[in-house]
This record gives sequence, C-alpha cells and structure tokens, in this order.
Amino acid sequence: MRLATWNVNSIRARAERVVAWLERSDVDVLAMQETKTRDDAFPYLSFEAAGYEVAHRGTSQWNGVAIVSRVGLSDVEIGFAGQPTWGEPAAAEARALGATCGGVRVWSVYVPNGRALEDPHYAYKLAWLGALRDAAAGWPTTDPTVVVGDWNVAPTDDDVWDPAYYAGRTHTSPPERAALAAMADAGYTELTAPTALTALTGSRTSGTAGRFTYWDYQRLAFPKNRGMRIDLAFGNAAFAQRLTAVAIDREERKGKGASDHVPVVLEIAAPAPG
DNA sequence: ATGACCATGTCGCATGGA
Repeated sequence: MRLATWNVNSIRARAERVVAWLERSDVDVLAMQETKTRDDAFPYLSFEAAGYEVAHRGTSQWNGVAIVSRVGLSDVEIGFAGQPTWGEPAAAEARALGATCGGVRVWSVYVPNGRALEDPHYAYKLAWLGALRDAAAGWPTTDPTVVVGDWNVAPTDDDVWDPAYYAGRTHTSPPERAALAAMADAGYTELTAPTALTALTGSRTSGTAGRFTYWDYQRLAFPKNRGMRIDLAFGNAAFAQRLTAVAIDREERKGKGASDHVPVVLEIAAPAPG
C-alpha cells in the first residue's frame, strides 16, 4: 500500500493536478493539508471519479485537512481529544483529521505556523503539538497508526537551507524541536528522515534527490534549492515495522501551478499473516 | 532549465503562509 502526505495549498486551485499525480504515482491513500476551502466547496467529484473516497474538514478559507483513499475509508474523526482552540470565539481549527484506510489508522495534521516567536500563535503551536503528543500516547498500540502532515518544524539544522536565516524565527527553535521530538515519548518515531529515503519502483517519484519538502514561492527559492524539510510522518511500532520505502516527489514542485510543498510517499507491506 | 509569490475573500486590498 502506498500512502502519501501533501500540503496542497488550496485544493480548488489544484484538484486536477493532485488527481493526476495520484493516478500516475499509484498512491492509495493521500492525506492533504491546507485545502483552504469549506466542506461544501471541496472538489469531491474529481476524486470520486478517480476511485477515491473523501473525508474533508474545512470551515473557511484557512487551514483545511483531508484524507482520500481507494482502499477504504472509515471511522472518520474530526480533530483529536484535547486539541487546543484558536480565535474568537475560541474553536478547534480544521487542522487534524483521522480515518482508517486499508487497516491503517491515518491522521492528517496541519500544525499551526507560529508566525513569530513572540506571537500568541507560537504558544498556540507549542500547545497544539503537546496536545497531539498526549492524544497519540493514548491511541491503541495494536493498530498500525501514522501521523502525517505539515508539521511546520524542521527537525534539525540540516533540514533548512540556511540555519542562520531561521535564527530568531519560527520552525527551528529549540521548543518547537523539543515538541516534535516528544512524539517519541508517545511511541511515534519519525519515518521520513533523509537516511530512510529510498527509490520507489514503478513510480516517477525519486527517492534520494534531496531532503526538502517545501520551497518558498519567492526569490527563486526552488531553483536555488532554498527549502525546508517540514512535511513528515510519525508512525507507531505496528506501522513502522511494515514500512518498505519512503520518498519525496521533488518533481511536483516544478512547473506552473505547483504547490509550494511536494508529496512525501510511504510504502508499507501487507500485514504479516496471523 | 525548475525561474524572479500565491491563494483566499470580495473587487483592490487585507490576511495568511514560512
């Protein structure tokens, strides 16, 4: 089974491109972030025509998360227990969606950006990551479970094009990295580290061409390879033991109409008999 | 070449992204 995560930066602007990529890449389950649409405007038909069931949560032009699957989609959960709120009136944002697909519990997460170290949004980001860790600690260890998405944190200095550029900004600060690393306390390890990248057979997806998953639209960031690695997958042991390949599809950043993020693909083997 | 922001709502500029 092939499972992927992709911050699509508006699904209405990119539905045809995403569906074409799904079909070309032989991906069974795709978790999306930043769909930037309300539920009633999601392009369901484009995905259904390609054989994918859709779960989506979006309440405005901000945020929005989805899971599409052609291997079954059930037990959809909007948000996780204890998910922090934001805004006035305070409400849980459309940043987390869970579903069971092909026997795997999948969570699509869009971690708050943080905006600036002194901004209230930064405290919200840390609280959000802490609450996600706490929720994940309570999920059944017997179910293969993977939490994928845009984490808005680069795990190490090697995961940004210039660590000095990010000093004093969000995405690389020690508290953010600590919050990310704390997922391990809940039994979830990062599966998308550069050392884990491989090639995927039968796919255009290249495995080892680079580690970044995001490049800014501005200042020729992509041609200059000024990117970050912030789109990650964390899996529990039951999921991790079935992992056979991980790849970043850098090709998807090219051309007109690209998202500023690219898909990250994970391949897992069928469960062991018994 | 992979190329000099993009997408949203609501109309012309504000907001968010990172």
